[in-house]
Amino acid sequence: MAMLSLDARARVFAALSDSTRLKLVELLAEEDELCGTHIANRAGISLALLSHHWRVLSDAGLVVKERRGQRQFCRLDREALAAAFEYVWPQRRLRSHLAQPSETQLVLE
Amino acid sequence: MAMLSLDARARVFAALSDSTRLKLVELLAEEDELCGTHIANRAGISLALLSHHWRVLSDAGLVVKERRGQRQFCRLDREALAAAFEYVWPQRRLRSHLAQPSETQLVLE
DNA sequence: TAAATAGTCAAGCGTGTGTTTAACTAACAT
DNA sequence: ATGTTAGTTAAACACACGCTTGACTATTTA
Repeated sequence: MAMLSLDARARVFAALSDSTRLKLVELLAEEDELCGTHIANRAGISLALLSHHWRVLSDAGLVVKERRGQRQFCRLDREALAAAFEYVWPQRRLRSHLAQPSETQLVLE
Repeated sequence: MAMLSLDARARVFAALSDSTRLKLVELLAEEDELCGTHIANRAGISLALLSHHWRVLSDAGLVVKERRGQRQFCRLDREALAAAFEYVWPQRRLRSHLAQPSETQLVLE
């Protein structure tokens, strides 16, 4: 798991703090990969606004973009999410010693 | 698990988006319960500033405060955190069907 | 009652952010 | 070359935010 500074963790949450961006992230969380125009249509926003928010998400390390032809495809970086969540969700660490060595298991509630 | 609107989820992440508040939350995540003066000392901020941030965290539903004598004790609401994380961390749902019925298990990576 | 501890509240300052509009670039098709 | 699709960028505006200061309230102690 990547180690993030306090500011970097705050930047991840800041990227999720706007309802428009949060919608984008939740779309990506469901769809695994989407191109820009497709995302903008589903979120109901202009391409200009998408581009702006894409940059914020990208600067936070939450998404990666890849150009293929004239389209750009975007996917969520779930590792970056997990790295930020780690610090504020300590159940994970508290109970992780119960897990088997081959894979990390979490027990929630 | 409580159901949160998109705006309510964004408000939770907005509460975590400032490095000062994130520090407060991370202190509470480790210590389980702390009084205001104690938190302010550990975070290195004034009581006035703590009070301001406390309100933001409280409005987001992330913390609960309880007055005991002249002190006010604060604890993190881990359910509220989990409710917001749920939507952007779909591995949880995707793989939860692998878990045994008695407890929910998460497999990460 | 007076004083100390524990916190709240409102005003003010500077800075940052979300959104729109309009002009610009990149890749492909005809 | 021309046009079309796909996205970027900069300017401008309104609003929100983090922080400080200073005055205020509430609870306990002397």
